[in-house]
Amino acid sequence: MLTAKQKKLLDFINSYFKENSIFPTYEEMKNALDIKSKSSIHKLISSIEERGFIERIPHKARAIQFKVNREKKNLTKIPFLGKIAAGNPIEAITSSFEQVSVPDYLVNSTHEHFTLEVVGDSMKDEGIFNGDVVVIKKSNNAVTGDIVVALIDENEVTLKKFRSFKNSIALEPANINYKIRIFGPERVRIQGILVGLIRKF
Amino acid sequence: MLTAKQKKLLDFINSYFKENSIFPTYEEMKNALDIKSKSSIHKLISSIEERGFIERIPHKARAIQFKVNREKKNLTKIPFLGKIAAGNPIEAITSSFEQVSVPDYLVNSTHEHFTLEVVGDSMKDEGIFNGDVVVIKKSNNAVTGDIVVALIDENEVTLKKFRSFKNSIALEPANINYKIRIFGPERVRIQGILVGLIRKF
DNA sequence: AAAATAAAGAACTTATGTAGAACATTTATA
DNA sequence: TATAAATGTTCTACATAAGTTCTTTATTTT
Repeated sequence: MLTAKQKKLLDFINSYFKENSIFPTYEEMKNALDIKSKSSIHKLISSIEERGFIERIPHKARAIQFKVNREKKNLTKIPFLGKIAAGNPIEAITSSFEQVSVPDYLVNSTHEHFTLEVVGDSMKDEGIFNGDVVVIKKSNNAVTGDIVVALIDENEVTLKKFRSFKNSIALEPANINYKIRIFGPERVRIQGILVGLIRKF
Repeated sequence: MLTAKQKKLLDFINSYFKENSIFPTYEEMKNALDIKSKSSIHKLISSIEERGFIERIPHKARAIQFKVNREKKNLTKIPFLGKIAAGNPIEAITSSFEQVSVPDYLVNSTHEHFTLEVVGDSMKDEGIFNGDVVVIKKSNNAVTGDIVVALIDENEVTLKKFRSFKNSIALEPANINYKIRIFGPERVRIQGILVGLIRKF
């Protein structure tokens, strides 16, 4: 995205700002990069601005600013639907007013998503721990290997690894202390597929 | 965004306000910055206002106000510093322009943060897997039990559980297949503490 | 070697900071 | 309420700092 020189200058601006809490003048940048002319800096700055990394107020001194919102938002708010615990039916997966921000690279604009807080350690060998927030993509079907939110007998919701057989569905925990459970297909309704996880330490 | 003088004045206003809970008069600012004329202060104040850092009520005494950015973002961008793998020194923890969005509830506005991609499974029993992105709060010290980014002998960076003894530091993996390593305090430099984790499935 | 690009240098324009005095407005108080 | 004191504003003037533009010179690329 940037040339070597541009990158070098941007790095300098960054470290200068970190140190001084103000932005450098062209003269200072010129000296820092060992360039002989302010006009060269001017050109570099212009191209960095053109590429959207900084903004300037023309003609003003030290009036550079890092650009924050480059096009994308990088953030999505999706509903938080509560806790998911083996044995507890979840409140119907519908609308909720509690929203959670998740980085947009965890979700997919073509699907609906929601989040749940994990209760219990039945998936710990997959690195899914009690208290983690999982990001779920809404879906009614899954393929073997997916980790899914499944509704069993219309009243129990659980997060498990999905395995599909001819006439049955297996929901596998990732913890030696829990048993694999096998159901007839009519007893299991897939609610969504795990696509992300957020943990706060 | 501000010039040196403007910054100096703004800093003074800030500290004055912290101490006195009211804003200074032009006369006080003039003396504080060792300037001879109120009109100079007036100009400085005007430019600071122009750049959006403060607001004034014209003609009123001490009627300065800090302008707040009221827009809540729920999201923070922090630098992504690359991969962290046992045995590989990380590129110096400095400026980087690769940024990652993380939900703001994972970070703390009073500290600097960065992210790393985890390589390897040495922390798998803590639910930290290969490929996970960890959010690290910059810090030079840790307490026993923290999961830290540690720099060993100035060249190897690793993510491990920190344990401090009288004359040594233990870095504990969370995986039976890896050994606890013990170092003299001078060999280990803490770079940050794990505060969050993001995983994409 | 020609063309394209980057850098340098000089000249120029605008911004910033300073000062002092006069003036206007607000606030305190006699 | 009238007046004084405090505070903020405007003006002029000047010096310096900073940013911009243009032309020339070097360097790199084709």
